[in-house]
Amino acid sequence: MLAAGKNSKRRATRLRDPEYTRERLLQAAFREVYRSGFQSASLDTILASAGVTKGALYYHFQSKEALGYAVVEEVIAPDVRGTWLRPLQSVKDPIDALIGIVQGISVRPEVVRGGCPLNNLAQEMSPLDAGFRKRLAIVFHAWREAVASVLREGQTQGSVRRDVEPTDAAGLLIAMVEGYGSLAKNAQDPKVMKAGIRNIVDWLRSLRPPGNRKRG
Amino acid sequence: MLAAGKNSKRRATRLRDPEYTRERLLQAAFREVYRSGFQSASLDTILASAGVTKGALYYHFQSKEALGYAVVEEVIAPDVRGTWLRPLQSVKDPIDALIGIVQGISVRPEVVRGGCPLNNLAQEMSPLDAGFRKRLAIVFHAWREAVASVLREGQTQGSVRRDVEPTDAAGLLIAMVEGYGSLAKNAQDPKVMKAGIRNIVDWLRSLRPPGNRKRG
DNA sequence: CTGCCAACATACCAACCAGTATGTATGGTA
DNA sequence: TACCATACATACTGGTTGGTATGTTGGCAG
Repeated sequence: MLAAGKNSKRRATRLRDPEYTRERLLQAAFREVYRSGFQSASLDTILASAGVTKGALYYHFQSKEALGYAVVEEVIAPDVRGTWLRPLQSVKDPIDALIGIVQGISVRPEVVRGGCPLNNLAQEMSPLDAGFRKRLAIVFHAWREAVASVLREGQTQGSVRRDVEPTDAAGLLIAMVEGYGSLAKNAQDPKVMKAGIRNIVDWLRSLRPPGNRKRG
Repeated sequence: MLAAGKNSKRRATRLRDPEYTRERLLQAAFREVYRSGFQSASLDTILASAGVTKGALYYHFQSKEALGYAVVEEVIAPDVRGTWLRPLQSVKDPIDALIGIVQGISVRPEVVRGGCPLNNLAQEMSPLDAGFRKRLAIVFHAWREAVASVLREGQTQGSVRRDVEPTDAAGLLIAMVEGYGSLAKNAQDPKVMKAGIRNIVDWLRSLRPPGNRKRG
């Protein structure tokens, strides 16, 4: 039936590899939810994007809701961990590290237009579904705690001002990142995000103790 | 047919007052869109909330999209003008005025849980519908310009630091407000918004020239 | 070779969606 | 009093939704 099955070697087993199918579903669901929101992302569109059928979906997930939860836990959360948590493990200068991450935020047009997947889902689903809300809150909390943690370390080693409240500052940083993300998404303009990144970086520099200021 | 029509005086004309019906539709649409997003707000729900029927809706608006556009222009935009633009007209101290507005942001649970109507719609519809995007961008632009304007005035009269770039600072303020709004909406917790307001106010105070600092 | 179960595919469903076609009451005008 | 446009109300439609019931296939145990 499948023409590709003729000359495929061991890769043919993928045609019946449940983990592979599950992963395809998760990625497709993420794409469509990212594009049009969870509620408006139809199962048929997700299935078409994944290249599987409804039977496969409901074999792996018991509902659309469950699929959405899995997207949060298995796609969005790992993405935040990779972008914010891992780079903050064992750094020498927290401010430098945070500046590096913020400057590494993508300003490609399609990313700016799509916004932050975490924030998108939180905005849409937090008031409507407690299951989404809790899972997203866990991600936000881990994010803030990771930032607050390096700021505390920076304070003990003298690279961060003592009068900074780490948790507050971490929350402010996240609010700035998400806020500028929203503005840039509405403007559909990478320039807005670039300007935002500059302002956030300036603010991050202001967290250094007086006299310890590096370049600028 | 209507029992209430018996003893109603001139108010009975409201039963056939097109402007009144239109306004009810706008308010109901705003409520439902605020509750569940534009795409997920069904016309039947809006109509039930407004207490009118589909015939009335399609007499006043040519489509659901047109109704949504009208909500932006006739409900959301005036709300932002009333909250941010009007209070900033002819103030003596811009920083004080901005602090006053920020501290006036509602922290009632239902408002925190619902988030900012402007940001909600922008997040949902900006990438999907240019008509929404443009109308919302106009509101954001007016908001930022109003803040930037008072900051410029403050600079000429000496109540705002000269090294502050008014447009940048205005954008940062809005990003903070919307960003904290998002975090508080996800947390479903007024405390998050209160903490955000304190941090924003602290940042606003830092815009004052050195030596001109009032209380704190 | 045979059964059997995991891993899907296909066909179908009631509910709901935005939108439309048509009916009707009302107040003003001639 | 007859007429008529305005301002709706009601009934209906084709298409889409998430979900289900049932059919089919591949690979491995025995």
